Amino acid sequence: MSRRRVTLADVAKIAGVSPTTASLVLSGRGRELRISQDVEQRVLKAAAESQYRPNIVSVGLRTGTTRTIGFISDTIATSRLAGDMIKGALEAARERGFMLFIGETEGDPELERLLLQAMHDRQVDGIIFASMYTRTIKVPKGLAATPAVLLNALPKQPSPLPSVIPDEIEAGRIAARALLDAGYREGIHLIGAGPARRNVPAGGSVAAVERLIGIREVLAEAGVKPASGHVCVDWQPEYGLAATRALLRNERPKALICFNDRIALGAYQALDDYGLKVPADVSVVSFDDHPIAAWMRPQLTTVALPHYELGRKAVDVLFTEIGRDREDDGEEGEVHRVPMPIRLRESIAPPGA
Amino acid sequence: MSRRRVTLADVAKIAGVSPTTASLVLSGRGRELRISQDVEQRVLKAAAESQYRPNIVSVGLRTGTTRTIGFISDTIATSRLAGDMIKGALEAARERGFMLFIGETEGDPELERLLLQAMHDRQVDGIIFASMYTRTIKVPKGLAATPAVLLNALPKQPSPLPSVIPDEIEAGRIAARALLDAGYREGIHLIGAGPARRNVPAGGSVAAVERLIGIREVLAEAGVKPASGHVCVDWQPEYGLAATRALLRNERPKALICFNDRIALGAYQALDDYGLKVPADVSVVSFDDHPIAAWMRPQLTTVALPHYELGRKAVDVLFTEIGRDREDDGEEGEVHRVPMPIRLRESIAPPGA
DNA sequence: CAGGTTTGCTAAATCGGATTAGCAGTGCGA
DNA sequence: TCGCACTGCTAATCCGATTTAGCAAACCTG
Repeated sequence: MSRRRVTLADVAKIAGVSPTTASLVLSGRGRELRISQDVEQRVLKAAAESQYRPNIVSVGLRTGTTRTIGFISDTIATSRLAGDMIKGALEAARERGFMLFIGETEGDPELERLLLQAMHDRQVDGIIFASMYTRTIKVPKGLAATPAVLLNALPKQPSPLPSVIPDEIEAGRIAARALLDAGYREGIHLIGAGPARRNVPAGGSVAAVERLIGIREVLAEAGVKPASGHVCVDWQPEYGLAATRALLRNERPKALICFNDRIALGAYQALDDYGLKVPADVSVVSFDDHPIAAWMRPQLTTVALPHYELGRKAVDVLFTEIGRDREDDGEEGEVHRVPMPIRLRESIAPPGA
Repeated sequence: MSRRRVTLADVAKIAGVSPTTASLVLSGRGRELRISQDVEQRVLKAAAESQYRPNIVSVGLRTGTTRTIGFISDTIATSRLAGDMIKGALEAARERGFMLFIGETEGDPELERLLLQAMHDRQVDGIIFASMYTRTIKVPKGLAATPAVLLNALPKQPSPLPSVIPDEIEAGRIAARALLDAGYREGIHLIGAGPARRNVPAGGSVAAVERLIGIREVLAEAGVKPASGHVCVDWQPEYGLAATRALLRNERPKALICFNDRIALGAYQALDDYGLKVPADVSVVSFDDHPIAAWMRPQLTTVALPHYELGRKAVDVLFTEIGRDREDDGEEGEVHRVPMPIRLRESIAPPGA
């Protein structure tokens, strides 16, 4: 049934030429090295008819390039979002004929080391080092041995590695603008972080800090102050529920900016408990575009994390790194920000609508 | 900065022996081939001190084994669940020193062919061919060229490939038993499929068919008939909502068996519309253990898809395939069923509680 | 003490390509 | 007719390991 793979030597034999010639023709260097049309055609024909495919392992040994990149992340299973990031990377890689190794560290530095080693042992051409939520990370030693890109992460210490992250500041601006555009000038409350810059949950989440900056900037420009802000220690529904309930005990908000969709889910529940309708009584805008955002009723308007695009972009940046001469010191440690698009759905309405 | 990798030749030189000897010692065949203790120690020391690591690409060329397996699926991004499957496979593979290539076909046969090719070009030791929801698939030609396993999928035509799937029939039994155990004997309605065996959505979903079989079996044993069944064309919240509303127009159900959690989400909304409380007025049990199941209020009792375990099991089975001699014709096309555990939460209460 | 065995190690081939150096054969000018 | 350039192809080496075949020295054994 199964037979040996066709090798270059087989093709050469069929075409009646040396393996050298066959290699030359198939690598497209035939013209340059003066192989005759006749021979070229014979080789091409032999290769096609025998369904020859070069053994990438062999090529890898000789040339040191395996057409493979490593994708290391802290967790892939935590959120569905991660999948889109991998998917974007996967497709961008495939378009260039590259495959992806994936690995998960669970945040364990030892595992991190092992995985990097395993990938280097397999001679990957480059590595994408990803975090599943945007944050600052300690760049592991040995990551710089091959071209590498930080995805959804920024280096804690200055580093020559480029990074690709969502443009969270602009996302904050967009969310705030959505409420301003709807006509809100007061009664805007923040659930998840704020109201002041320093009011962010611990843990180095970039999202909290940057979303808040963008929100505050746009509101300030319009002469608006957030009516209140509520830090959620963990951005889960139950914390959003608790924070919103606390708020509702004292106030009747006009609009909520929830720092992510899970918080918004909790906020919806709290508003429902108090008999308040979204968006008639309270408008809500959020971040992430988690799948539940489209399932919630009314559907949630949210500024989307562009996971798919992040994955693609990381591959693009990695390829420019691979293409770059070692030691050519172009722009180092460049940060690429990927725009976050707003998904306009049903949770914002003009005040008093 | 970066230096060449340490090779076996380097180690041999440091230890003052031939590469052959070094290879023998490091592959553990030193004893067998009568290498002296002294030389063995010298080689081991040299390897350790120089931090030698074998180049897997080279080994791959020589031995044809790359310590790598390919994981091909139709989609990875569709559901968070997929992540757990990959995670399980990843961990099981890592435990054996294997890495995973991943690829996505989007259900496109041409892409499927290309990916398979790309993996063979890279000399993978085996392939896991996965579907993101359990169904029957056409086994692609060329999959059998290396050891392979079907994950979450059954072959449409008889095939020698083993498969690993969740035990959906038993899951159906478990769900039905949960309601019987709570004391229900009537007013049990099915949302998503049923009531008769043939009432399943089109598309070859194994889940619908098998869950229904298990449910009907257990109910029948207890002398209970489902009060009604409602096929949902697509198992999304809006269909669950519509089906449950339709049901509520005519009846007051005691308990619902929803065929998955997204349908249950819709059912919750419909019950809420009619002012019915879960579980006081209506108990609900469901399948999948999608993340939203724990976020819904009250939290949903559901029979979990064991994605993580499925991934692990697939790797286990793949390794026995790899270990098997070609043509030893053991049990062929064996189907491995992974148990689905029930997550008891808040959506079931005794009748009239 | 010749002949056989055992011990302990190494030379060389191999995997499947890429690449460098170079070798015949032809044509052309002087 | 010799020398040189050019054309068109190939031999040989290399990448980094594994593996087979075998060699030299020491050790019996009768």
